[in-house]
Parts: sequence; C-alpha cells; structure tokens
Amino acid sequence: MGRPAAKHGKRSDAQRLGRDDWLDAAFDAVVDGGFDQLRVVALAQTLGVTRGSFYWHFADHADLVKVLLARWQQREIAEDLRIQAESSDDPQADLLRLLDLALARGGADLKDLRFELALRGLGRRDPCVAQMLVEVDAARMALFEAKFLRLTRDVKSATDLAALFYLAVTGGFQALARPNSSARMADYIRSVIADHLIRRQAVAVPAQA
Amino acid sequence: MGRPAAKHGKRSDAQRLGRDDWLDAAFDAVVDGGFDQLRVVALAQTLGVTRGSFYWHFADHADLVKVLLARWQQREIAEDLRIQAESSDDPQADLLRLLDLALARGGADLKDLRFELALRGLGRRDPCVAQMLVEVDAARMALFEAKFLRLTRDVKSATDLAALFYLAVTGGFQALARPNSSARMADYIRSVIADHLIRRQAVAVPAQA
DNA sequence: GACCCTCCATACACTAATGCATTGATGAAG
DNA sequence: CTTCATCAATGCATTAGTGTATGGAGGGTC
Repeated sequence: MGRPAAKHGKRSDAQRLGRDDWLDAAFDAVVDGGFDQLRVVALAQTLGVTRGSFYWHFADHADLVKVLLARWQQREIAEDLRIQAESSDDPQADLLRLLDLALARGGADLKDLRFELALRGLGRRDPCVAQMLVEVDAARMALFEAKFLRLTRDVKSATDLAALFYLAVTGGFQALARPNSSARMADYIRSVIADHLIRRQAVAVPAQA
Repeated sequence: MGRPAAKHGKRSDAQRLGRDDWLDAAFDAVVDGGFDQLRVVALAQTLGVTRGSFYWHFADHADLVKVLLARWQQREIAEDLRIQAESSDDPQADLLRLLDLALARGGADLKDLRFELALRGLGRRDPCVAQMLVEVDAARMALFEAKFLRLTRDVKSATDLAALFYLAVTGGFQALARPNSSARMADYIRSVIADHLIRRQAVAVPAQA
C-alpha cells in the first residue's frame, strides 16, 4: 500500500516537506471538506508522513488555520493590486475581464472559489474571520465601483451597480461550487451578469465621452 | 448547575421530549455551527437530558440529519405552495413581496437563512443534498420566472432577470448571514435589487397591459 | 393491580483525533 | 569528521464523541 518504506527517518529521496507543503495540503483539504473537516491526521496521510512532522512546522491545529488564513489574505491583496495595475482605458472591457476572473477562480476545479465559500462559512461563526472578509469585500467593491463610475458617470447608480454586481457574483459562487456544476452554467451566469449589469449601462456612454 | 435534579427517571414534570424537540434543537445547532458541528451530546445537554433519549427517537446521527433535511424540504415545498396561492394580479408587487420574504427569512435572527447556507455548505460535499437543493432552486426559479414573464412579456429576458434576481438574493444571503450584519444592510440590498431588477422593468409595461 | 408503551439514565466499549516528548535520520556548514 | 539545524517516526496520554445494551420510572389502559 505504499507505506513509508522503512521504519524511521526514511525520506532521503529529496521529498522532504516544508511549511508550504502542509499549507497546500491544508488548502486542498478545506476545498473539499471545509474548515471543520480539516484534520492533521488526514494531511499527514496525504503527504505520506506521520503527524510528528506537522508539530515541527506548526504549534497546533489552530496555528495551521491562522497561517492558512493569513496566506490567503496576502494573496488576495496581491491579486487585488495586480488587477488594479492592469486597468485599461475601457471600463466595460475591464469589468468583463473582472467577471471572467471571478467566475473562473481556481481554474477548472474551482478550488479558490470553493475555498472562499468555506472561508465564508467559517466567518459566520468567527467574528475575526468575518472582519477579514469584510475588508476583502470592501477592497473588491472599491474596484467595481471605480469601474462602474467610469461607465455611468453617476455615483449613486455606480455604487448600486457595483453592489448588485458583487451580489450576483457571490450568488454565482454558490451555484458554481456545487458538484456537477456544468461549464454551461458558468457561461450562462457570466452572460446574464454581463448583459444586464455591464453592457446595458454602456448605452448611456456610447464609446468614451 | 441545574443537573437533572436526581438520579434516574426524573422528568415527570410534563417536559418529556418528543422527536420534534430534538429536531428543533438540531436546527438551532446547525444555524450556529453548521452541520459539521452537530453533536448529539451537545443537543442532549441543551435539552437537559442524556443521549439515551436520543437513541430512542433516532437510529443514529445520520438518521437525525436525514430526518432534519426531510422536514426542511417539506416545509420548503409548503412555503412554495403558500406563496403561489397568494399571487395577486400585480406581478411587480408580488416580486417585491417575494424579495422581502426571502431577505427576512427566519425573522430578525435570520435562522432560516443561516440554516440554508449551512445546508448549501453540506450540499457541496453530499451529492444527494445537492440534488435536493437543485430541485428547491428550480421551484423557486419557476416562481420568479412566472412573475417576470408577466412584467416583461418576453421569455428570454424574463428568464435572465429571474436568474439574476436569484443570484443576487443568494448573494444577499451571504452578506446578511454574517455576524454584526445590520438591518441597514438588509434594507440596502433590498432596495438595490428592487430598483434595478424589478421596478426598472416596469417601464416596459406601464400598469397592466 | 398487572401490563405495556414511552421516554430517559447509566455504564461500557470503541473510534477518532489531538498534543507532546523523545528519539532518530539527513544533509549542510565548519 | 564533527556539529548543528531541520525534518520525521514512534509512542503515550488525553479528550471528545458515538453507538449499544440494559434497566428502569411514569403514566395510561383494561
């Protein structure tokens, strides 16, 4: 069954594990199982080592979660900055690109998307996590508002559209993250949001006013 | 600490528990904690009895979940029919009422809303639960589509608007179910959806065509 | 008052998972 | 070659939670 091959310290084959290996495994475990199913025994098994290794890298289970969350937030901030830098002079195209990016998070297996939903589940109980999510949401909303503002030239409707846009995307997460969710579904959600919340607003500003 | 007051069969005071008492307690436990935190020991403690009682009413933990899910689905179907019966001749007013109903689920503490989110979390892993949710969603969508169809008179846009409406409402669940979610937030979400997805469509059909 | 049905307590066995201490292997630096 | 930091295995103690068997207590019924 592929057990550790020998008794004691047998891992000379250069697949020694680092902190990130554990974090990656934890990420995957959360993706399909949620934070409540995060078990260090399970991680150790998938990594092919015993728990003894874990407690060298992390203080305890809570520490793992803390670090995992911190890493996610860091990446989220980085992603945010990256997107902000890639802003073009066509807000409509930018919004469509943002929409694609959001609905395809984590590639075909939607890992990032599922992770974020698990995270929001955790945030429903842990006020600290909830606070983090509020900040992330605020940052994203700021992005959307800026884009919509250049489309509509009106603060009120830009704010509203950004909110509605984010609500719909969040709702789309729910729909896409379930098993057997087809790619057709993703395309439909994408087209509906694009048609009714992005392209429709463009009639007010023909090309670039 | 208010222990059972004596040793053995001390519950003559007419607070003998029935199956529904356990289900109600389980519902509350899921509302704040999710399905993964559902523990029969915890339920027994909140009900002031030992687990011995539980295993009289239910075969095991899985049985509890099964029955709880069935009861939820039944109530959901009943609610659906009730709403369908209360249909007026003003689709716009109906939609606004539906919106209010959806965003206020479970009263001020949003119990139903939080339960449904926990359920969707479960559905992400259990294909059987996912299937049930698909059916519930389809039923709700049918309702929305019917209303929007009377507003827009166009099948395509009615379908799209219903989908977008449901996406936004689902997204609203996420935003409202977190701790410290203000009533102002609920009002804002409600107004945004109403303004942009319901009232805006009414210009196409002035009063009743 | 014998009988049964419903609900609950108690006790026990079992599993899963954590946390920690100790020991051991490995490779790099000196 | 020794030393040292890093990573991993093992074993043990502990906790939490489940499931089950058994034996009631209480009340209704004939």
